[in-house]
Amino acid sequence: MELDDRKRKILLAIIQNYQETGEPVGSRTISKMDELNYSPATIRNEMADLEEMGLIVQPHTSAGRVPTDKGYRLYVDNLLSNEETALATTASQLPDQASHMEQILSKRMDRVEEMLMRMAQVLAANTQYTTMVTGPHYKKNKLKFIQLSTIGGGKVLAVIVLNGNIVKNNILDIGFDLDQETLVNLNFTLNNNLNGLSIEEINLPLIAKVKEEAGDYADIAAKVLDAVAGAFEKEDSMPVYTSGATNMFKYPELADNEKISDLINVLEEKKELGTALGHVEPGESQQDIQVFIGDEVPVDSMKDCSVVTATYQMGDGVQGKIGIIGPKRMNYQKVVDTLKQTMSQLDGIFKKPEE
Amino acid sequence: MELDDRKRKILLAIIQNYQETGEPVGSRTISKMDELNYSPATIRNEMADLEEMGLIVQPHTSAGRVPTDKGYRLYVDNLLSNEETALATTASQLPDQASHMEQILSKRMDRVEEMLMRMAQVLAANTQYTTMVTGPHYKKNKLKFIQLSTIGGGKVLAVIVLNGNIVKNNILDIGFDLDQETLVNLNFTLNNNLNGLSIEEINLPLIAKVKEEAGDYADIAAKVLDAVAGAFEKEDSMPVYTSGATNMFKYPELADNEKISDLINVLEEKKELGTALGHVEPGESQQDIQVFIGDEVPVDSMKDCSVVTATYQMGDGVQGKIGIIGPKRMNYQKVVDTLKQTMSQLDGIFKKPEE
DNA sequence: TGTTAGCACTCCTACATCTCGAGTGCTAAC
DNA sequence: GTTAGCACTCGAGATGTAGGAGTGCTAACA
Repeated sequence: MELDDRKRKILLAIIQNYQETGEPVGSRTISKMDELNYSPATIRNEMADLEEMGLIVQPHTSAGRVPTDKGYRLYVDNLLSNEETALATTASQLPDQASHMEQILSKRMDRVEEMLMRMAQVLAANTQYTTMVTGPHYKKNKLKFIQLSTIGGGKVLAVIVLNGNIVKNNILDIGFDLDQETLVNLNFTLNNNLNGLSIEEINLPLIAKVKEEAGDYADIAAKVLDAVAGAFEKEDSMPVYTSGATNMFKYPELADNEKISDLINVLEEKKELGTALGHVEPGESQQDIQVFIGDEVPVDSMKDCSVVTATYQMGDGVQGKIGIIGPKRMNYQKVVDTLKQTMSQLDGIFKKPEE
Repeated sequence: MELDDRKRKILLAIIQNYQETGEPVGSRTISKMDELNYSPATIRNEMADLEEMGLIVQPHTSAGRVPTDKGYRLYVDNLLSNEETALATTASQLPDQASHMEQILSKRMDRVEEMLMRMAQVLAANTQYTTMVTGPHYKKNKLKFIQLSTIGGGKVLAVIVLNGNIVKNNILDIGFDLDQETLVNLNFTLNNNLNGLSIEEINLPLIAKVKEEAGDYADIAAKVLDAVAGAFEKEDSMPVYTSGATNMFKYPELADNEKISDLINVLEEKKELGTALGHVEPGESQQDIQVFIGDEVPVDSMKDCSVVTATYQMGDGVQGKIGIIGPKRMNYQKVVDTLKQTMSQLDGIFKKPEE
């Protein structure tokens, strides 16, 4: 069977109406719309066809119709393919939100984490869905710089800076206070040997060499190297920020106690979220927006949800993901537009002053 | 009316039974217990008295009895006053949990935050309630040490260390790369003037002096001072870690959609939690355990809950709070014991190697 | 005087029954 | 191809009923 123009319009009408009400939509409702001025009977015939095609279903006999995953997929694919319309609506529909986001982002807080957290919050407030933002994540990061300082009490502060100006602190307990000269020497030795290297390049021979050069302070060098390894490792396990978890409660189809408990659990754990949704595909570029509908979502407890993700980039190859999690009947149009807008704003901010 | 021994026993029995079942407990249930081998009628008489005293209520006629806030308060006060019994039961009741916590804590992770997060998780898992841990918090903290390093790209890394080895990083964009000598001079000037001072002590005359000594680099010094102010401020707004939010769903009296949504919202926001529960009273010492029951909880959405908090101390006056949030019928005995245990373990860990 | 058995009473819960309305599919007419 | 009409289905909500748990009260008992 072919999906002619009228059927497509009816499908769209069903999707939009269901989006707003959350109730199955019947033939009468559609027949009352201006663009589809046919009798309910006619609509019913078309709806029977759409059901046969697997695009809509009725939850039970004598109920209205609800879009299936397949129906949403068709709608979303269509949505993503003609961008012009999308962007046109954006400008007129979301001006206040846009400016609000602009404000948040333009502050350019020194701490990226904080900015991402705020971004998650603003997105959640704007869309009324749940949001997830993974921290910036380096593929094959390199050591930029090490700085040791003594801070008294037999302790040394090791500041480790990775490319992209990711800074990690470590306090090492060495049992005695180093004098300035030794400190300078150690700093030199470490930086001279290690700067610019990735974790794989710091191998056993190199470690031996560093230790040898450190002389009496070989064990301190060893501790620093441990800290370096820890810094890389920590950077590998990217943080995940979430916001708007309670927005889930707004959608009755998700607000079932057991379901929502599982959902919030996943949000709280964050790990699974990060690995399942935060993974950036090799070929993926910015502005690439991915939509997962229902069963397509790679997280078990979200099989009743849809997730829209976008990849952001911060120059230097640092990148992360933003995800918006909502009911399957989410406003894909708005979510996609909002994400696109956010991406381009982020882009503007990161690109300009960063390089 | 006087609360004689038998009445006290009956109240205790009601509290314990209600704790386990969550259902109002009737006279027959109590009469079947070994220690209270009276007929249901007798128990009923006593229960009527207890109700008159405001210690228990029946949700509706012909229902069993449920403890009131006042009843719990009596029980809890009694619980906290005779500690010996409490500690005796601890040892026998919670051996596995104790050792698990011991493991977590004894690892002594370098990053305190991470340890606190883990602690929240373990406590939530052990108690089956929701937990909240505020990050360590300084009253009147002092600047210990500043370290500037150039990291290329016209940027400077300013590492600011506060007492208690709290480390804050700031990347300052100064537009050009400093040479080593200037860097050393700047570091000297800053540390020489500022170390050991609290935020209030860094006043305008001092700032002027620092800027003057910095000479051509006065604006860099100004940026560093801003960063220092930021570090103190950030330290003032303590972080809050939560865990086990979904444990709430286990208790039907809380699992109502609207209530639980509000609850989770507060947990997500964290700010209110921190200010309301995380505030440490001046005279408060470690091992001080506070119990808030129902309306006593200073957070609106938790009026159906009870919260037990404990203050931990990390030497040097750094301190924070641990809170356990559960239904009013929570197992106070277990929660208080677990907290006491955790406190003393934390104590052992922080005290020994820290000073 | 304290304890207990007995009994009438209350009220919640669960279950079955019923009605109503929304929506359908089908058929026949336009 | 479209529409009106009609019988049918099903869920949601209202109503009614039975059962059970628990109570308070009274009177009898030790």
